[in-house]
Amino acid sequence: MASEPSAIAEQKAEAVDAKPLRADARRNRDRLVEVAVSVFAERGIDGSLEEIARRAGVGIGTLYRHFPTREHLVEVVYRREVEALCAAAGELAQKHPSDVALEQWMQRFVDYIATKRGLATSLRIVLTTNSTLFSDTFGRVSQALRRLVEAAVADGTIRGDVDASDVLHALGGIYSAPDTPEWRDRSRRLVKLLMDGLRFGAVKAQ
Amino acid sequence: MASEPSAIAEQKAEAVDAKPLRADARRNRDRLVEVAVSVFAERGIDGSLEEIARRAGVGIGTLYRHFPTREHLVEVVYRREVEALCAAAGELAQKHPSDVALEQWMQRFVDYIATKRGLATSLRIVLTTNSTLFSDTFGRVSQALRRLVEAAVADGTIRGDVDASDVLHALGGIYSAPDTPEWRDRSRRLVKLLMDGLRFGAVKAQ
DNA sequence: GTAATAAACGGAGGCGCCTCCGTTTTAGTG
DNA sequence: CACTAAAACGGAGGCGCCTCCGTTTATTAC
Repeated sequence: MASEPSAIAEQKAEAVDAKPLRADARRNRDRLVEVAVSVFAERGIDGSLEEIARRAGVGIGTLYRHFPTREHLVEVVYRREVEALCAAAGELAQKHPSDVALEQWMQRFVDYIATKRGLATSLRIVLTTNSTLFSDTFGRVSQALRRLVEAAVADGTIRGDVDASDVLHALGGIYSAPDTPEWRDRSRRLVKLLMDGLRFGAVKAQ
Repeated sequence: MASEPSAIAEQKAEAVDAKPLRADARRNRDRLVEVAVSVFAERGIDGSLEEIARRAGVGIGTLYRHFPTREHLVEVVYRREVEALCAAAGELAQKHPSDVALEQWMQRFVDYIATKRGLATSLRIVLTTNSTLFSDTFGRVSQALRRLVEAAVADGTIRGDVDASDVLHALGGIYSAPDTPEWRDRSRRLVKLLMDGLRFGAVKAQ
């Protein structure tokens, strides 16, 4: 899901600081990341690296050459997913009216966080160890949100007296809420509620 | 080092919530903790559990029965060390004039932090995962410090217009300072400086 | 095409983690 | 003491981590 836009971004990012990989190396690397996404999704962030190598059809040595530590691999996977989430903002904005785009993106945000819930502890380690990663992520996500909010404000589908950071604040509650079984449903409701509030008093009558 | 006072405290703490261990079990458990202290000190918090078991002269199974996860063992070791640090406050207070006791305790605090420096990341994980541990520690350490400060203020060996939380604040800088090679020396100097400031303007002339 | 060489591959091997379960020890009871 | 049940022991075994190095492959030069 959603691999093309991030692939482009990755290419760009790598071109900056590294020599081009040999064809086979590039192929294997991509393969590994792809497989890692599913393995981490299935088994959590502690999923076996040997399984990842096996499923990708490469030796464990190859995995370690590309990603010297588990954290390296986790970081790449994580960045790729954040990238996909942000890219989705652009796509949604093209296909839907701007208020709908905003709402759908927030629901997607909830889904995204949901998959990260179980991994909370391990992810927190990676995120605190690597503070660049944290701030990059935060920056990208809030930029994506800002565009959606501003577009919706601009064409009057949501009220004008809020800005992106208000909305981010509201979403922040979702992130820090306790990890209960009902979390996901509650969060979905919360997003709807938030949207109702945002639509209420919009310039354009619905 | 400094095992008796904490042993007493441990006994008390355990009596509260657990049945007494069989003699051999108690012996092995104590042994394991003792060895774990040195192994963690030598090899860091990632030191091999099998080595700990080996050095303690027990099977790996025994270690795991007593401490189901590495974190359990780390927690016990950590609590014991904090306990020792706090107990030292009482001992120093008996053997030295109260300002000297305070100074020496702070130097010891620096030594203690120094051994934790390398373990920062792993320890942070344990401390954020287990917030009770964090607040317990904080509480105990600040209580120990409070007693020393209050005694020194009371008998006029340090000035009267400061309290324990001021001093703790000053020490806080030590804790959060970056982990450079000169860290330890700088911290020692900082403690001396702090003491000079505290002695300056004390009621009793030195 | 072929040769040369730098790059990449992959898996064996050594070590640590953790579980499981047959064996041993302890603490009660008569 | 002797016996017994409960508790504790310990290490074999299965799995994952990671390194190291002999083998294979892509690329470059001719």
